[in-house]
Amino acid sequence: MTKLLDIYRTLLHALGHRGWWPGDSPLEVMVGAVLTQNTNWQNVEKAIANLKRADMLGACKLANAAPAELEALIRPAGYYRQKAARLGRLARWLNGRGESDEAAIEALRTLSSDRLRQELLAIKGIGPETADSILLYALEKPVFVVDSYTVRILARHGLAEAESSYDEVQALFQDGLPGEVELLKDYHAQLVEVGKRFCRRSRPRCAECPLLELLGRPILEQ
DNA sequence: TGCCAGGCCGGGT
DNA sequence: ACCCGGCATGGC
Repeated sequence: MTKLLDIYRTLLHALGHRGWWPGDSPLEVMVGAVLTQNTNWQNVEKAIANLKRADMLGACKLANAAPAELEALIRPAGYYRQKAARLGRLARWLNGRGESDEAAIEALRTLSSDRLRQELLAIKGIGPETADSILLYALEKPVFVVDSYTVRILARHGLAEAESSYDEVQALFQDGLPGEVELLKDYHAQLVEVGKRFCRRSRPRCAECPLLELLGRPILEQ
């Protein structure tokens, strides 16, 4: 079968390393993973900047924050009421696992991917993509992160059904790639970049897509 | 101006 | 088991 690695090599050559995930700490990555749900990263950056300025980017602070205060800080990221509650639940899950946030993260890293994923998915407001983003980018676990761009890119090239489930697409990549964290991190980042630049829902600029030569002209109308 | 963004949940069939 | 509306801000 093709070519998951060929696709990656093509993207890497065309776009260079993406350097994902942006963020100064694993906790910031986790927070960003929630804030970016169906939301432009640019808006997320504003919210994270607000949290930093207010010195609220800590598990204990987030866990005990007054909802209205948290909501005001993350407002630019949209869905701010839901996301404030989600951050609170995530922070409470993290809290008490170590003497510091760093220690808590280290404690989590010793647990298995399966167990962590199960626990994350049990938190209301954390679904498969958010959980896997946390596993891969905050906890360095070798899982593949699927997002809407991933499915759209595959579907437009006939490599998956547009209706494929998250788990199906994830299995496709995890079965076809070596489980190297750095590869999995950059691969997802590459797909997001391609999605943003060349595979939008409408008016795709697919003529400039670096995958055109390898995969052929995309099937639009989906 | 409208469409879209690095989803997820809950209620209704 | 699906399908769908709701959630919200800011940029192009």
